[in-house]
Amino acid sequence: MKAFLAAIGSNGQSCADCLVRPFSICASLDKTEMQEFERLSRHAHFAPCETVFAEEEMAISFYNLIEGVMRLYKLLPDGRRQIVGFALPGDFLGMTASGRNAFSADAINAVAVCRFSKVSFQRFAEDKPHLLRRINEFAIRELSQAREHMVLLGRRSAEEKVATFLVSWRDRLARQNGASATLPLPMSRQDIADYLGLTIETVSRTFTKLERVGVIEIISGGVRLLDPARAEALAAA
Amino acid sequence: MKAFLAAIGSNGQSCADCLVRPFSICASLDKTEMQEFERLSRHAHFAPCETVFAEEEMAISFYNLIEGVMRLYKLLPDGRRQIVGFALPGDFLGMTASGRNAFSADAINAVAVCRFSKVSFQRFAEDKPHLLRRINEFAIRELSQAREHMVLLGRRSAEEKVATFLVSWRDRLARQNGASATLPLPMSRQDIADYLGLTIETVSRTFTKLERVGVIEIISGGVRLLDPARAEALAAA
DNA sequence: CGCCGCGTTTGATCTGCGTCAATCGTCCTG
DNA sequence: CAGGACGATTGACGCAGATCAAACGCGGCG
Repeated sequence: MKAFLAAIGSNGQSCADCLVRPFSICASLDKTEMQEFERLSRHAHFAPCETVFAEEEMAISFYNLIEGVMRLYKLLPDGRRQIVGFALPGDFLGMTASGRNAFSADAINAVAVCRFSKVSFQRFAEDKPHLLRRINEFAIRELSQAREHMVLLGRRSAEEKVATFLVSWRDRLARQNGASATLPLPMSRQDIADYLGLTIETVSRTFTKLERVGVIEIISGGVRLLDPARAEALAAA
Repeated sequence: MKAFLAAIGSNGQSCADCLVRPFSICASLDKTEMQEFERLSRHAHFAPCETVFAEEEMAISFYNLIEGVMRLYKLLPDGRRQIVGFALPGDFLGMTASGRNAFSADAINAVAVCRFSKVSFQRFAEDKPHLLRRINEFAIRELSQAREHMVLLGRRSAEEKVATFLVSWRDRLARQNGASATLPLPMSRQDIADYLGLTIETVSRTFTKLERVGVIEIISGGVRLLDPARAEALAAA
């Protein structure tokens, strides 16, 4: 299962053999642009639970996630946490309106990123409308996900939340690895709870319930989707 | 109060005397671009509760809201509604990742918009990186609002939700009209409930409670913020 | 191998908010 | 001015999910 997730992404030294390129903003660059772009980037690695950047700190870099999974979250002053998304290989991080990060990001498992200084990135992107448009597309896609998630947080029951999470997580993984009934869940139950606006106990109980009715099987490090149709039905209604 | 809200925006015929221009994407255009741009746009008006566009229908236009307030929402198949935002004059609508609208939008009060066909808009924007960047900024600002709202929906109590809503609604209006303790609330209690992930009864009770403790006074068509500091405290914690 | 630590599961109980229902207030209209 | 329509408020009650607490299971390590 670990090997399965690790297979997404690339440890290749150069952009030329980067496995996530077709999913990343880099797909909009031609060969010579790519070579120039490559010189602006530095690879960085993060161990599980290490923080890549924190909310409110000055955002001086952009990141392309190339390997691993990250949690993106905001904290309330009293410690309540809302995870606003999980980042997968190909995702582009670091866009802000204010110059400061709008959320914190840390590694869930071993993570590798391409990091770019914002100033050099912006100089590079300045006269490349195709790159700007691609970045814009990414922002709009994230917006649409964010709004979908608002519906989930505001209007769905615990069971619907969990089912929706499993189905859309499967779909996201499928886009990179192809479909599979076996879903790795590298994040903890607490992470899932904070993503869905629930408590860890409710998430755990709901998993158990879904298992009891034969929709999923809980396995080490993830779940197996035994009855995807049922899961989708629970997610939709 | 109605006159107050109506004062935002402009019925001017031409972009030259458009009051919302500094708040809109148009602020990035110079005079000659503005003139060319003007020829692409058509004004349109909508009565209260009229639908401007609906989720899932093909999105063939962009809109600049120039007057009035709109509710932006998504529906679940069974009719549950989540309002994902309220649009104010200056807001730019119609960006989609898929070609179909990600949400529905209708007028809350009398609304005026500038409408652009996407094809002509895109042709116009093609070689104008400053406009693309401005649009990108708008998308990123909305993303940041969306994430803030996720925290509210997932992790805040009813009282915190209502207080946060009042404070941030005040701040948004203040950006255009200057600060005021008197808050027009053109949307219904049901709209507020669907925005905050609550029921209409809970919203009503919470308003009453906030009035009883002297934080607000409920007036026709809105509220008066008697104790902004208390309200902010309730919103933050 | 046995002990420990930590994430997860399960159980018992509580409560904030939803649900259902009645009443109120304001505006509109005949 | 009476009657009705509609949105907002208030009250009584129930429940989904939170809280509190205990037990489980598995991997790491002495």
